Amino acid sequence: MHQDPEQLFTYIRSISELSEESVEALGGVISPVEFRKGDYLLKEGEICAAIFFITKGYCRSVQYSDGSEINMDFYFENDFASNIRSLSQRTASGYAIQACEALRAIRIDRDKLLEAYKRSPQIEAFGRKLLEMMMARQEEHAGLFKLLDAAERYRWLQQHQPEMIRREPLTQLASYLGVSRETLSRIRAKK
Amino acid sequence: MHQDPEQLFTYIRSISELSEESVEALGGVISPVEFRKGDYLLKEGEICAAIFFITKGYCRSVQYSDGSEINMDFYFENDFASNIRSLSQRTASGYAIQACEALRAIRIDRDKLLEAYKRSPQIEAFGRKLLEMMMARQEEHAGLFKLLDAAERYRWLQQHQPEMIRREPLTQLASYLGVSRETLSRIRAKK
DNA sequence: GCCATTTTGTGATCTTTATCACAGGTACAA
DNA sequence: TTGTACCTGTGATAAAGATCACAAAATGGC
Repeated sequence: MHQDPEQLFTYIRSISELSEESVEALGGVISPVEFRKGDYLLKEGEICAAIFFITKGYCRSVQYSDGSEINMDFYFENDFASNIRSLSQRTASGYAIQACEALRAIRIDRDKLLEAYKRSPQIEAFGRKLLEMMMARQEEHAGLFKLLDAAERYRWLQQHQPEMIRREPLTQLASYLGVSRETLSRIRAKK
Repeated sequence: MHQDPEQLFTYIRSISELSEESVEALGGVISPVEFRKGDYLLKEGEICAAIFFITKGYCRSVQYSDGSEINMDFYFENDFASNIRSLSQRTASGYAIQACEALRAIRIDRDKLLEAYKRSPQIEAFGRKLLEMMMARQEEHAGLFKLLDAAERYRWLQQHQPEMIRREPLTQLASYLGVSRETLSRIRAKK
């Protein structure tokens, strides 16, 4: 028996109520999945049909723009990765989600989740909570570029996402912070 | 009788199901409100307790950062304005929401909405849909600064939010686009 | 360990954008 | 109409960051 679903249930219990019946109902919605480094959880242009709860390893959302690739976000253990826009509006995704290392995750199927909402108010509440959390994360993020310069953004990351700095090579971080790798290297050099 | 609530119901019907009972239930959740130019729908540091559906006029979310103010977003007729992060986590808002002109809106009370969720699955579905829409809006937005330079962001705005360019003075737009007003003026000048 | 490959550091130069300064414009009130 | 306040345009200069080029360091197979 796979232990990863239990990690998801534990996590959900930490943010909302979850009875045994709801766990039962969620069982039909989720499935453990594995990816190798470089594999895609979601490809650019696909319609996103699931939310992934990362249990081991990490991945990135990445957008390809005239030749070069730009990292939009990173998702680590206990994060939820998805393209909510594509998921809810059933439109093609503008970016891909790709494993940066060997990755284990719990796949939460969109259609089955919508079904489960009808059967369990607790699952419904979790779904809303999930959206709120993803929204909050992005709302926090959104302001960074307008408010801070390159060095300040890096310092913000040090304080708020040290995990990212520890695990991600400089070149990838630079693309995430919206600066060239040379500039980030120089920011790091001084103090 | 105030006609603005009907504008909200019409809007909700355009994105999800809404029975007469649900309209009834929503009645207890919402209230029409008015603001004068410059009034605050939400002040910096307050805990956000409502979502505002704009029926007439427009407002902005604005963050104050060492002396100067920076426009985070603008909300026009049929937009929903709120700080979801503050609303759901009951934390102090990092920004204010302020009327740019005389404003009419429907105030959707957070606590009453949470109550209504329990009574009506349709309202619950609307709540989720609402979050999804706000999320999608922000997800689209978030990439702009990483992907585009100043001139490209302005052109993006021309295509996707012409309303904003028509109604908002250059100085305000510049702060929204994350450039100085001089730079935006020069972008406008050429072509 | 050793080589090939990838990643990071650093200087020189170029581009974009900010900042400063000031001049026209526009709106609105007395 | 005549201010007064605010908004916009434009030049000059400064600063931040990109780009190019290459060297040093780290990493991963074998």
